[in-house]
Amino acid sequence: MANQLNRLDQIFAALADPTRRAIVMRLCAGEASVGELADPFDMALPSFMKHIHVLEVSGLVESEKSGRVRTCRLSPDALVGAEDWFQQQRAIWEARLDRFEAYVMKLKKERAAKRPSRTTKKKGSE
Amino acid sequence: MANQLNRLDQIFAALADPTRRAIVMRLCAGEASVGELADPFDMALPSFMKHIHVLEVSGLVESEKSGRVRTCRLSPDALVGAEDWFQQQRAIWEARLDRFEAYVMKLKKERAAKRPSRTTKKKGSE
DNA sequence: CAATTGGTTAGCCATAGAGCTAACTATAGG
DNA sequence: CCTATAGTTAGCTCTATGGCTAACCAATTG
Repeated sequence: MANQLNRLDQIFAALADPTRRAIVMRLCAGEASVGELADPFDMALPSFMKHIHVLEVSGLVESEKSGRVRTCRLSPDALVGAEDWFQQQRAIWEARLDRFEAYVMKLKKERAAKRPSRTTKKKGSE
Repeated sequence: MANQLNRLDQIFAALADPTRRAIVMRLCAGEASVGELADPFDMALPSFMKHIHVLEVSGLVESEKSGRVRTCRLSPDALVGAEDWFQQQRAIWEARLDRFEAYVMKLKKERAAKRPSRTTKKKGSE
């Protein structure tokens, strides 16, 4: 219950760990078995498997077992989902910058029009 | 010592929490005081301040205090840095897809050239 | 079939994370 | 000067996370 966190939570949490980021980077270059993935890391296998599991739960990675080897691959949808979040924020941010710039422009024009000889009206916000 | 984690670790960890993501989203729309930021959240102030602190340490947010009010603003560099990570991964991923596509093309051509009348050689990897 | 290889399960431990209350500091306003 | 406002510090809980070992399948391979 109440444990159904947002998918973004899990994606970002997954990517917050350098080991897991390295795994994702590795998988960007193509699928690999658990053993191959684990090899570069100085870590006991069960610990490593936990990372794989976190990545799977987050939706970043999927895997399937054939014989006794489990092959992992990247599931790019989740990555793209997270990337989208950034782009949305950037869009909002840039819109704000535009508005701000427009505001500054307006101020400049007003300043050019009225000579600053009398008490200027107090500015509202921002 | 050894506690000098990668900046990406901290950025992703910061963004893994819905409260903090909401703060970042709010700040995309313009700077705000701690009180204003905290208002929508049903959380004690000290708890909330911890989130602000995490965001500051990650470099996503910066703040300054004037009088008794602390004003927070987004520091977009960190956001962009994280976004870059995604774009790099996507670039690698897409390069791989291209290579894979090229490989498939090559296979097709070879298949078209040699007639499959005799035992086809076993494929190596990928 | 026996031994190896490749993963998996179970369970332990230490630390970090997210929340709380209570008490404190420091400005702003009356 | 007194009080209310806006943060801040200190210190406590509880859970989640990241690591380990030991023991355990289940496919290969000799």
